[in-house]
Amino acid sequence: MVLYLNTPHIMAKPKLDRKTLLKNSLSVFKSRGYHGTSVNDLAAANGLLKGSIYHYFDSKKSLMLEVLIALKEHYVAKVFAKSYDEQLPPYERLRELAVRAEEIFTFEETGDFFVNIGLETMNTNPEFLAVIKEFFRDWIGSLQDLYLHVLGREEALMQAERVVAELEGSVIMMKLLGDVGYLKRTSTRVLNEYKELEKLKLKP
Amino acid sequence: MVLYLNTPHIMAKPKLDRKTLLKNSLSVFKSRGYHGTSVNDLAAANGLLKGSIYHYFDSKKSLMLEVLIALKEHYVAKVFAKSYDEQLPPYERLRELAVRAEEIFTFEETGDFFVNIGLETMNTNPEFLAVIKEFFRDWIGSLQDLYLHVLGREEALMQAERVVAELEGSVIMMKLLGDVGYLKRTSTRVLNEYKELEKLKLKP
DNA sequence: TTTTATTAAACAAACGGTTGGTAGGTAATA
DNA sequence: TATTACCTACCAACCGTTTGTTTAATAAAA
Repeated sequence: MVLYLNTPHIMAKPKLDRKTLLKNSLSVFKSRGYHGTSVNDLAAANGLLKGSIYHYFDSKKSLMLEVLIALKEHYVAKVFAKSYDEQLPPYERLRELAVRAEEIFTFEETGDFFVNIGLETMNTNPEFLAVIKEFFRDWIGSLQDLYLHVLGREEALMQAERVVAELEGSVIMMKLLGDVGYLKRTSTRVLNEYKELEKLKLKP
Repeated sequence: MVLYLNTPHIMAKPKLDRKTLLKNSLSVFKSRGYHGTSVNDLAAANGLLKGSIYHYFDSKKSLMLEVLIALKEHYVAKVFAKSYDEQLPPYERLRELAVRAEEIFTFEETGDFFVNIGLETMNTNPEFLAVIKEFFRDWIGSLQDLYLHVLGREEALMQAERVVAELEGSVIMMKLLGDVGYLKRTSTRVLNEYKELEKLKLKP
């Protein structure tokens, strides 16, 4: 026999939709990392008790995997897609991408999530790395597409890789040193360099 | 009766000196992160049992702190010091710094340790952040000193910050994507840019 | 009635940390 | 030289807690 004393909210509440479940879990993983987050933390962030998490997910591991996949897909659809928007000239697409990147990194604090989790778990949970790699490959790919307007294939790839590395480096320094200037400077520099490449292309 | 207060010369010979103790612990923290490492792991890496660790350190936390401090001091003394070596011309100092950085990042895999641990623990263990910040401030400071030969004070600082951010970004991308090209390209670019700045300084 | 959502409770394993005790050494003294 | 006092290094065993996970019960919704 089980007694439910002092438990007024035992009734089955309307189902929590997966999206908010993942969103709440993401914010915990963001601030505590993977190993630093307990299933208890995840449940609490969703107003549940530990056991209830297993109604929705097989394991902590699979929950994290789903968070990573959802987040990556969100970026592909909502951010990286801008690169292929034929309505805008290439430079404007890059500018919009840069604006979104700044928002993401400074407010959502989510841009370094992939780096963070990747570094923390690459030796202990290599299954996360595949999604993380896809995220960066997609990001680099979308940038390469923009640089193809002003550079050859190989150079465009290298430039795209360089920009992603610089942005990530800036964000990390920004977070660790508490200096907000890094990212702004990097993104304006990237934009200026693109303008220069456009000029060079017109008058070689 | 004889008192043995500060008389380290009569100590029984330790099987493990603190240096190797810290070194072995570092390699565990490097591959498993902070939260992912247990005191058991640390003991095992030193051929000890868990309890024995507490003969040397107060806690897992203080062990990590000592690892961070020792590593930072090693860099200050053995790497960053190159910046101030008046025997060499500035460009050569930067080149030596770059060579060392490449070794550190690719072989010792230790250059991203500060980033790694910083990101993982900044919300849960803010006491580590102070040492990590010092590491980067020292690194940036040593680079700024080199850039002061070709740039003004403010610009030299910004350039130094940028180079560190770029290197860290490159290393992280290198690790996550398994591409070894990133770092090499970044360091040669940094060196070339320095050469350009030197030319600009001579003929303005 | 069946299904779904949630819970409390229990689980073994692992966690960080503590303790008592032993082995083996040094150094002063007898 | 032998004895004694004292020290370090280390381990085994244990502490209380927390981990991720499972299960049986329960209540609301369909």
